[in-house]
Amino acid sequence: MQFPGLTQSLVDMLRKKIIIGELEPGQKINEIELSKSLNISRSPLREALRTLENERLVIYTPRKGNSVSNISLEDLSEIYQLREMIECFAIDLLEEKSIQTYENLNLCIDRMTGLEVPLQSASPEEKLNYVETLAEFHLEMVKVAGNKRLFDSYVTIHSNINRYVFLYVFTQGVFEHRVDDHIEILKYLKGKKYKEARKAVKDHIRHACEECNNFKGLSALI
Amino acid sequence: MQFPGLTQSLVDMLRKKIIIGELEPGQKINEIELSKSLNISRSPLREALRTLENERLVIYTPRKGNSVSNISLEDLSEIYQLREMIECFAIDLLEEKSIQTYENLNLCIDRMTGLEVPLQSASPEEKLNYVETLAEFHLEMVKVAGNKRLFDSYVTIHSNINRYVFLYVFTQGVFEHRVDDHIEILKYLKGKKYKEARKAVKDHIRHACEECNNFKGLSALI
DNA sequence: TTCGAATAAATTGTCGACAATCGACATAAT
DNA sequence: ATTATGTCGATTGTCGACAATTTATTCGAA
Repeated sequence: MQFPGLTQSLVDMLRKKIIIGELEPGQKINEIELSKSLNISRSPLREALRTLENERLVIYTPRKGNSVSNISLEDLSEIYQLREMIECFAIDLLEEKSIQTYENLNLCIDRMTGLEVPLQSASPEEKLNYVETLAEFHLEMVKVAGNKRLFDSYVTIHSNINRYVFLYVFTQGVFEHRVDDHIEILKYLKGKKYKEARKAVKDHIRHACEECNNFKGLSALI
Repeated sequence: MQFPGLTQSLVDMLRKKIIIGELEPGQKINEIELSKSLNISRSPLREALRTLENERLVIYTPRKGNSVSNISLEDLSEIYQLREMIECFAIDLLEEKSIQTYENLNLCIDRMTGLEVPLQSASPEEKLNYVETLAEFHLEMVKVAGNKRLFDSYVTIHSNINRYVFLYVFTQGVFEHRVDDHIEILKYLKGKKYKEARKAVKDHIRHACEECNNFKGLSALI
């Protein structure tokens, strides 16, 4: 293993493993064991864990070690609350700035439209790609809003959202696409109908949240 | 140095040094030099830097190293935007939950009331304590709101706010207390006049932001 | 048998050393 | 004079080892 940024690639790798559940919620992370299995030393691993800790994907207790964070309906609810707030505020900023360039959002919708729900037999990478493509539009919208700190906050909860959606989609089996929601939101943004855009975003997110809340299997999975 | 959590205490120590400007904006952080001056090795230092990086107090570039993040009026503006949003949303949550227990907020106001602007000759610790006590009320309000993710986001920008305020207070010389603002906000919260509370918070934050924006000396300090 | 203390094993915390990489300066070719 | 190349010193990246601490196990006494 000798390529630029071992620590950073470890962060990406472990984040993926946590989102797809290869590292399970609550699972203890043994530094020696994990570093040996990856043929690396503990130093870059420990640094990567500090980053994941700040993303709340890993819980660290001094002298006890690291473990994959648990997931709960309460946490999911708080995340969706925050998400709704951030995205609505992003639209406030778009309104202030009267931004016109929504090309990236168009691309996101294009990618989303051509997307098929992966088979149950699909690889974890394909499944993860599916979930990430679904979320891309929202991430991009907050980015275009231009407040870097706001974007930071969104990125922090983004991995967690994907983690829940991944779990939901691939245990429940289905997840309503609602591509039209995004098309509608973008239409409102382009037409400078920001109030309607905010409402559409709220409805969209609340729908997603409700769907996840119906996820009775969750408690059985923790 | 042998006490629980060297890395964590390093984070606290370095955060303070950055806020009070002992580590200056833009300054390069030499790992060897710094670790030697603290009589520790580079491992815990590097882990601490990862955490500070996620707080945006430190900028890290692979193979180039770490440096103290710069400060700018643009960044300050984004931070205050986000702060206003978070605190207003916190009040939304307080309204939903109809929370009654505002004892900690009372204590914050008590501490704030008894506070005197430290002399220019005061120690950095005293000065930092002053700035932190000013901000305590707001931090506590978001905490009481109960959404842990929201609180996370606020904590992340909290250090940065303190950094700017510290710089402002102790280069400009004065900073309007506005203790009454906080008393008013708390009064509205207790009286369940949430709409008025939100307005008071907005006014308070915008006032603080405007004051900082008048900070012509900032550009000379970077 | 069960509880608790002593001991052993496993795990995290810290360290110093070496390897890989970058930047600056000097030197050489155009 | 300017650009390209090579070398050296300094800094970051990674590693393996040891110290400190926690957790598991053993053994003995009630």
